[in-house]
Amino acid sequence: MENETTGKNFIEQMIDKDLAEGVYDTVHTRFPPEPNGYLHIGHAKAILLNYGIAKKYGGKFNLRFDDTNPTKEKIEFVESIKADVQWLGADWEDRLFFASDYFEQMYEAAVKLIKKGKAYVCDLTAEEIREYRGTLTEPGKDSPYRNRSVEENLKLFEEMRAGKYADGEKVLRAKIDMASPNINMRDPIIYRVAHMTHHNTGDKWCIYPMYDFAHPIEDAIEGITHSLCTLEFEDHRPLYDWVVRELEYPMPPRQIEFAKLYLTNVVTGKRYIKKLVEEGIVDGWDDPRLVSIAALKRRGFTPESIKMFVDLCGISKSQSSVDYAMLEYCIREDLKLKRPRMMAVLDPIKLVIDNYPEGQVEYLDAANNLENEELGSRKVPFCRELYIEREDFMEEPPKKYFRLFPGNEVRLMHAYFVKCESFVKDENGKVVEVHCTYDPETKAGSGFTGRKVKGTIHWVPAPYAITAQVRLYENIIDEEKGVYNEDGSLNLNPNSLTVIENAYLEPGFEGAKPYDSFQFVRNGFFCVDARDTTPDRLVFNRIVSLKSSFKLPKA
RNA sequence: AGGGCUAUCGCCAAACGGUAAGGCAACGGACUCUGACUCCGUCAUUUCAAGGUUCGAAUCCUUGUAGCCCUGCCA
Repeated sequence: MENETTGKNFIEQMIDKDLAEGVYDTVHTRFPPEPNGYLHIGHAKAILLNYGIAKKYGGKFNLRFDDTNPTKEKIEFVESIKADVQWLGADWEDRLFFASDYFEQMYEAAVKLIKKGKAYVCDLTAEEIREYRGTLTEPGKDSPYRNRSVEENLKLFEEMRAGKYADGEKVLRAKIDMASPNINMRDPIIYRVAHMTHHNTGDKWCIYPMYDFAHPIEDAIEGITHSLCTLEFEDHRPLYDWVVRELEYPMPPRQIEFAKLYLTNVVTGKRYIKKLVEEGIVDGWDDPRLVSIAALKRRGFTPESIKMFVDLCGISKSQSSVDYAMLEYCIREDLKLKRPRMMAVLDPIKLVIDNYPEGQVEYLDAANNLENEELGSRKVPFCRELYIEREDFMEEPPKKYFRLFPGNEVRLMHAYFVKCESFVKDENGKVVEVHCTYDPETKAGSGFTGRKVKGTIHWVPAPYAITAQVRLYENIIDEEKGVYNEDGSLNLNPNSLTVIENAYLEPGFEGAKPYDSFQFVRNGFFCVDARDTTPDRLVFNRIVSLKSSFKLPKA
């Protein structure tokens, strides 16, 4: 008998159990970002997890902005987050909500707690509250204001709302247990005074609910069944449960925690990304060296590849760091069949075909993708003078080098076999020109089987090639040393960005649009950059390299 | 009087008392109009450690060890 739970992650197993036991009869999830920054790859996991589960169980998925702290939030971030969630394909349909739209209900909920004797207004200062809270190993002690009467609390709380008190003067606290081993249960603050304009509610409120109080209410109001969040909120679950219980919601939501997604050798964490942006080390939140959603998009990652990546990573409760190679695998896997394979030469060296008539041009058929015929083909001009990649020629080849060297024959992709006859060096000993002869019999598609060559190299026709700027990105963090130095400072890789001003591309790129992705032969996947493209200049960002098992010996 | 959580291959991750899936990476080999792709093959006698229970343990018990989180009027 097959185990029905096999293949399901632990969250799905918990949901199955809830459904089977009739705890819930539907599944409703949400993604609740605070609009205080840009989303990154870690958020993609949460978005896709929540959306995926809702979809899998025929339930609903909400997008909700958890905007309960006006001091940190901006409308600018609301728009970017919406764009990113949409781009990832998580459809919230008509369920876009703001926690701030529930402020009235939250206020009523607080009043309800006060009336039940479960909340009180506290006059202690922030420092005093900290002292009274105790420490990790010592219990806290009761606030002197803990036993105010319901009437007094009601009056005070109303005055807080009316703006009678300055920021920090009074707070509303839940009355739970100052001796609890769980610090979150030591009479947590649930409302604070903040005279500040909120991006959504303006100046209507000067008191704002705290996350621990607001979040369960938001979930309950929206009918969320499974409130998925990250591991650091595990300690908050007793409080979450306390709130929904004391507020007597008929079908309280269940909080389930899962591990955050960490990636090796990249900067994750809003705090650090923010630092890089503010110090001008990167050129914005969408700098392709970052792993923000906007950056991954600009760099050319597809939503499908992100989805594949998140699926491959899996869901668990153990803190883990996924190998960056897994992300690269996903984009390669996604793009390899659906994007054209164009030829581009990043570091050119001239190749002259001595026996090819001067001035002659023929337009050769080149498949856009050899494995995907649906992508069709294009015509590439072929002539006497070409550019090839410098690394595709060696004067003295090491063993197992299959490309061009004196006397060796290779195939020019989509074209003919050429044999290297000689080469020219400049005064510094640098090879500047390679001379070959071609064999007309070996034209691509002619069915020639007379002999075989071990290597195939790419090229562009020198007179017709168009030039472009190509940017090669490396992880911004050094692979050897890790993300941070011992003193906590960021460990930046100075070679994280290489710009090639004059790369040569085969003709046909003129129509390329922002975010169009191509596979550049042997160089990996590239994408047209949206920010830097002007009519007379194309800028390509490398998404990821192709795997190559032949490495030139190091000098 | 600290509490909570987690430990399975280099990296993720299944396994839910019945004899260690899968993916990434790596390494062989075949194929090739990209040294890519594809295809074949190799890669945990053992699950943090030590005891115990059991016919049988990654799974249960005991005792340790390591890592992460918690003392915001942040989320």
